[in-house]
Amino acid sequence: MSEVRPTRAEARLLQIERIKSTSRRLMAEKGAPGLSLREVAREMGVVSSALYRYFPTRDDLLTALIVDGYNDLGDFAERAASRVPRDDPRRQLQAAASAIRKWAKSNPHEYALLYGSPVPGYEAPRFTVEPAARVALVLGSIVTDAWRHSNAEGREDDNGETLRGVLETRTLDGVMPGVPEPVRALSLMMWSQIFGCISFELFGHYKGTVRNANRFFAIVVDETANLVLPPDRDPTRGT
Amino acid sequence: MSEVRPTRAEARLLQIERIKSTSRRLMAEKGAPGLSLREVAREMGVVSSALYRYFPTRDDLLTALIVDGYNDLGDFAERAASRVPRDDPRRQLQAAASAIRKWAKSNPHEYALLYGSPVPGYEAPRFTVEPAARVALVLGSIVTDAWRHSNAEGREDDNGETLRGVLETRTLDGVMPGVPEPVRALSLMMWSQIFGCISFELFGHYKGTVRNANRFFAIVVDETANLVLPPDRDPTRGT
DNA sequence: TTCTATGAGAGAGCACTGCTCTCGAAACAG
DNA sequence: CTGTTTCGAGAGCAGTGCTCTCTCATAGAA
Repeated sequence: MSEVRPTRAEARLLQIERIKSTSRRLMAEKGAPGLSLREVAREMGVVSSALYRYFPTRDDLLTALIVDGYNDLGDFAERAASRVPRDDPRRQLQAAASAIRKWAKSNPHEYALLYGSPVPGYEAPRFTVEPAARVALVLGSIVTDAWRHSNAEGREDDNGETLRGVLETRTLDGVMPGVPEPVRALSLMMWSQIFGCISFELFGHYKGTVRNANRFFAIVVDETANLVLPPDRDPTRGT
Repeated sequence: MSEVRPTRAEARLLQIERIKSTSRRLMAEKGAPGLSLREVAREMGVVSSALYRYFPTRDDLLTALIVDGYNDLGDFAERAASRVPRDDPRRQLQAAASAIRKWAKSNPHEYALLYGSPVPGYEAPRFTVEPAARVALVLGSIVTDAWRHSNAEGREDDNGETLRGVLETRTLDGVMPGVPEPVRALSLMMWSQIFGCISFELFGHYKGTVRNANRFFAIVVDETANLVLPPDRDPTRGT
């Protein structure tokens, strides 16, 4: 019996996890901005001041939830993409994008916390950017792989040289090596397109114009895939 | 002197306007979620309960601000587009999109109120959808005009018939008459692309990947314009 | 094993919030 | 002039984030 009793450090981590999970539960019911420390404490059968032993401020708790959210979403998208054969980047993109959307619809309040308006005066701490980048990395890797396995050249049209200084080339060299600069730009465009669509759907802006959001989203992803994937070697497809 | 004294009804409208403007001012400083009725009242030299004569609840005040915001943004985009000759839809789209972005960057908190996460459990009332639609209408009209003045046919490719039931055709018949269904879908895609980009920029998601947001945005708009505008009659441009 | 420093929860309290109610005075309509 | 409506003031309620102090169990050093 003395073996199962957790040490102090273990108990601390366990309590932190309990706080986060009941916070997530309450957030799912009432939304992130309405999350109340006192209610979390009440729900845990503990007094509110006790929570300050673990999170010095409400924002810190929210930050922890944000980091978890990014990681959860990143995992989910990663797994979805990995279930599709690597030689079909189009389907990989579809799978990743659908996974993102599915996650968003299953955790709307958490999604809003990640991709909705940031809290006023809330500056995302340094350590949130790495987990935040994971989803983007999934999309970027698919595009990068597709270009690596193709010997196509990038489009030689308008934005060939006009892209100088537009992107953070140093970062993108590490994330999307060997991908032509215009394709990188289009990939970032795809990234914001996917999240723009999901946000519009979730936040109600499509009401009255889009009837079948499932199929609309699939069309959008397919259309942006045309922009970022290397020209198909199958001659039945155009440009 | 008795002439300049406003009647009761006038005074009421004036007071409503004063409440909204000081709310906007405070919101610009501290953000929408942090907007406090009591602080508004304090700022106006009035006791907080007095405000409830004009707005029965905080959400009602926010709704009024939202409606004003949509109208303001709609006006702004409309005027920007109308300053460009109608025979240049590409530049019209650029102008409208740039105006939207400019407005967003000048009124970030108001933008977040319109396009960020909706307040928890806050359902946008009926009368907000019409002002909300105005911006979309500006973009839609440009595309519609472009197709009207061109005798091009819509692309005859994949999403020719697969679009049945995806969009709210009844609404779009009124808003984008005579435009092929795939182009309508692509226009909605452009719509969310533009706002997706702006939100990503404003909410900090581009940090580390996009260096020159101005030029990146211009490229994105140009790229989506390629999708929605009828094929150029200029034979130097391909399909 | 004993002693002590540490970590954890309880509880009171502060300043703030949205919102309700009542009351008196002013402005309006008849 | 009279009665009704409208407005602002003020007190008050329940809730919030957060701080501070007190108590107590316990983990680690002696």
